[in-house]
Amino acid sequence: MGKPQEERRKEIVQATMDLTAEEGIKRVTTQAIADRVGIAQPTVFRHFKTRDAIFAAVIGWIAENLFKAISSGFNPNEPSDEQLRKLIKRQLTFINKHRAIPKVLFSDFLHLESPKLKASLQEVMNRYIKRVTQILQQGKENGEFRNDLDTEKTAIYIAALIQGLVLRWSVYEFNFSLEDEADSIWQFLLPVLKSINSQNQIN
Amino acid sequence: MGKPQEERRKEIVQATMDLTAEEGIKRVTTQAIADRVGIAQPTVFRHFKTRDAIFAAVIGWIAENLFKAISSGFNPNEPSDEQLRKLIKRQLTFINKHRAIPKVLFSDFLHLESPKLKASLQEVMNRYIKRVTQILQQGKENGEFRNDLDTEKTAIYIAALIQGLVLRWSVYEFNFSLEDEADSIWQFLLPVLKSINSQNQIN
DNA sequence: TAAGTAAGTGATTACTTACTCACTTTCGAA
DNA sequence: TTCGAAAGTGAGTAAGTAATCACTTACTTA
Repeated sequence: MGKPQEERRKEIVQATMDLTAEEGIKRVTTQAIADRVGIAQPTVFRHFKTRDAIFAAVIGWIAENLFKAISSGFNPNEPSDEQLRKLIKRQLTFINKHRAIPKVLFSDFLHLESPKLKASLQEVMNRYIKRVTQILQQGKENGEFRNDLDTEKTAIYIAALIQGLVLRWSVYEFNFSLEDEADSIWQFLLPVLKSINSQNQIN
Repeated sequence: MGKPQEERRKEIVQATMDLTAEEGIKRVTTQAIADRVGIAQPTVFRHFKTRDAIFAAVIGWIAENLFKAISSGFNPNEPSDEQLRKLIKRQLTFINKHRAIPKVLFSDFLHLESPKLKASLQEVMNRYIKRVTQILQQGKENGEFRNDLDTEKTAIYIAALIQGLVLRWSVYEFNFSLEDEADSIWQFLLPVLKSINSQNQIN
């Protein structure tokens, strides 16, 4: 007999991610997955009911490991700005290692194909925003950040900035290191978080 | 006989955009397009050699009209910050009206399927960045913006922020008005562009 | 008004691909 | 050692879909 359920499932998920990174979702057929794992195509369906279920597992994997990555080495006693800087750095480092992420994120597949997947993506985003908002809030209370900071809006824009950069990374064939952008992003964000003069509005 | 070439092509492009907005790219079959236009499926191929060619035309339409939108009412004598503010506002207003844009932008279709389309997307992005960089440069020389502003990086991040927000808009089923975000984005960006104290770096 | 041409079509093809099924192999526990 | 169940498979099905083709219709113009 072959390998036990759990092991095979992981292999299939991993193979799917690898193929997605290389080829883009559309070309990841169940046949291709089977070939990569080294099993027959129908065997894939012993472990996942449908093709969509495989991608649901992929998204699950990404979500789980993304949060693991951005939470690793979290120290609540550190200054908020350091917490946030590290979070961004870790997130970019993680995504930089997994090109499947933008391919999955930017796929028409997710963008209507299956409402369940969409819902779970929304959940991941919500959770991320909440996390960043917390840090911002804490920093605001600390006095580290501007006291007129709109924490949630800011969190949303930080997330958007990163996601947009990931899109760019993908569109430009991964021709720059995401990880290396962390510092410049941080420089970009500093005035948003810390500037003292509450701003020459509109004018 | 039917309608003349040009008119039909426009109808097909329009129908494709409408369907894409409603259904996502994958479900936009040549049959669906034909039905929407009110012609037979093979007739579509009288006007476009392949299905990809239709989407190429869609991207062309988007690019053309996006630049028309962001350039409309451009006045070189206006202050740079006003120019940039209006550009962002107009861009968001335009995208807000065309839900097909995120569906096309965030499609695995583009993300490997056809290198030509990818190249043309890169070109649109380059052109956009160049435009924003110019405005930032001008504002920097004017003394309106920080004199230590990295204009190109900033332009890239502004573009990323907007694209990321468009992704969010799409993932959340268009449940907020993009256009209404323009002002808060501008508030978010102001400290980046104008802050005087050249920043409490890293610390 | 006749001819040439562009637009339009029904029928079909060629192909891809998720998924099923009946059957076999292998493992682990009793 | 036996036996039940889980993992595995070859062969096939069903459904969808881009693209082709031979043919028709109708508009334009000489």
